Amino acid sequence: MIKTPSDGLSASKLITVSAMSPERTESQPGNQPVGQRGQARLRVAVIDRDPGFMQVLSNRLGTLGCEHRALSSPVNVETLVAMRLNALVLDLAVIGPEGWEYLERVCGRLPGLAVIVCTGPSSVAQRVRGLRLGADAWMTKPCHPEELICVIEAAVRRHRRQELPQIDMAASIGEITIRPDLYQAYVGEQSLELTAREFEILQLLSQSDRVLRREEIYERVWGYAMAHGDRSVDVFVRKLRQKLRASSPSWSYIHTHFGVGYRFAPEPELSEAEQIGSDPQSAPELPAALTR
Amino acid sequence: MIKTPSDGLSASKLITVSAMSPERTESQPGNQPVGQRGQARLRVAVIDRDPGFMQVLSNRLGTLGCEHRALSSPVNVETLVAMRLNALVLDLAVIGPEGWEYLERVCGRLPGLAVIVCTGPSSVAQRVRGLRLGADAWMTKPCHPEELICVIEAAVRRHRRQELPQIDMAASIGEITIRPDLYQAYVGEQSLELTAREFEILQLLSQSDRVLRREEIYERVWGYAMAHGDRSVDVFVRKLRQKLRASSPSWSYIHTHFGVGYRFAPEPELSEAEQIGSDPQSAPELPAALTR
DNA sequence: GCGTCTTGATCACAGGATGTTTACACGCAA
DNA sequence: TTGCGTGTAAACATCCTGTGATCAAGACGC
Repeated sequence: MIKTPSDGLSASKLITVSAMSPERTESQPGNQPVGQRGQARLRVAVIDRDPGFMQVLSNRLGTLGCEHRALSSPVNVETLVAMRLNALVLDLAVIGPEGWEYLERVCGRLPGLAVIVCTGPSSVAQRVRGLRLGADAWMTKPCHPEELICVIEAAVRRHRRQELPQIDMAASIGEITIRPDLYQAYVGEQSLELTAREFEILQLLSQSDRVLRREEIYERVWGYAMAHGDRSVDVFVRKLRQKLRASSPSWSYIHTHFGVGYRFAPEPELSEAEQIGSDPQSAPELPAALTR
Repeated sequence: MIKTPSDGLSASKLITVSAMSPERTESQPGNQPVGQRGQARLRVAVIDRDPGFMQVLSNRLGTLGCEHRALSSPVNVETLVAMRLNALVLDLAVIGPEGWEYLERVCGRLPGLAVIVCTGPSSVAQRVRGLRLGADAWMTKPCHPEELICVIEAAVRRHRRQELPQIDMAASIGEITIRPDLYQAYVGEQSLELTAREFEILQLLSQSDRVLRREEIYERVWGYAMAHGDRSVDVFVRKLRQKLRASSPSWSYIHTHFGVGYRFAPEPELSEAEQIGSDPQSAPELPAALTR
């Protein structure tokens, strides 16, 4: 996939220093399980070349129950995307002259990734630059591994807040019922037959009572930044509407806000017949009036 | 180890801090168009006692368009809540022995608040403790103000998204209600049916208590400088007035300042009948008198 | 291994909504 | 009064979205 030969940064160069994952948790009380909150375990990658440092760090990360990966050279950004990381620790010195550009690309492509630059002595201007490019924190080596871990945790803590609180409870909205446990939505007993991605988008929309911009939807569902001009979200919204209409014809759920994005709100659809017969409360209940 | 950062970090590539500053306020990528994306101005509080430091920091924050507040002693946590802050910079030394407890209370009560501890020399254990208690970053004084600013920005950058409800609060002004979450304004429950751009302009105007020059409006909404002679702002103001008048006829909201720009201020409109019947104090409301 | 089916990504097109530009009328200040 | 800045309206250009179709990649059963 995706690897650009020109980079010379193929995945085959990845070196897994330690894969001591399964141990994890429940050792000492002082050990705060990082990947708690029922979330999946933290996935951390470290790009560095200092063997001693890596060793210590790996041990600590392993103890904390993080899945971690040590890389001795920068990897293709798309490879990073595929790794589905939560955090990245980066020594700019390893990357060389393109370090800044690399940092910018990574942060731009993965806005949800916690990026910690951990590098040797630097100037204020350098640190400022790194942070402006999107890094979440800057640690100066040599540093205590424990402190670095805490910085990682703090950065991830921030990022995680914006993730959806994983609610496994079924929710009924309008005529449909969303079943996160089954990754499916229903109207009564009838399944909407949503694909995985369709369901994720529906779930995201249904949990937000505001307009979501396409970029926001894309980023939260796909996990990385939306390319300019990408129409995927539109296409999925169309499919969703199609299936929703098929199963629940008298309701409309996903509303377009021109120039902004989409908003989820179940509203009874007024067919012509109903309109004629219905009460004259034609400036209806709040949510409907908010459609625009 | 700790190898000197290679060429990637060479001084030639660095943007000097001082050179950065002026650009930031003028235009260019660093400048977030305020009206767009529902971003409101940053609200920052600083608890510290170093007058010089505070002075410099205040200047920078002001230049960046942050609302900021300097506090020389710790304030009640609930007071902090009421301040609706985005970020808090804290010198633990100011608080004294119960600094840790204070930090914990603040972070616990305001998980969406970016907390930066900026204090004198400390041990690893102290920094670890601070970060574990919920701080987002730890800066050691003395530090460069610009770096601190960047750290604040980095911390807020992430927190911000989910904290939208606080920042994007609906606001009622005159008869209209502005709903950033829906990208729309209402009179009662009736939508004004603003387009995205119209809404952004209205929002920008409504957030400013002063006269805004056309160039200013254009730059903050469109995100780049206005071409000489461009009438777009005028046209949009007209459309806004039209829609405002249609939904809220007895108020006037957007006032022209000849030769300057526009100012937003809801004022009850005097119909002819009222004018005739009213007392001759016909240059009544102060704000109207300020029109020029 | 092979073909088939499902899923998701991408494209092109059309229609409509929106934003920009232009022209002219009006009003304010010198 | 003149000159310039502003209000108004409409024509025009552009962008945005809905839609259907196509294509590539993987899953699955044989």
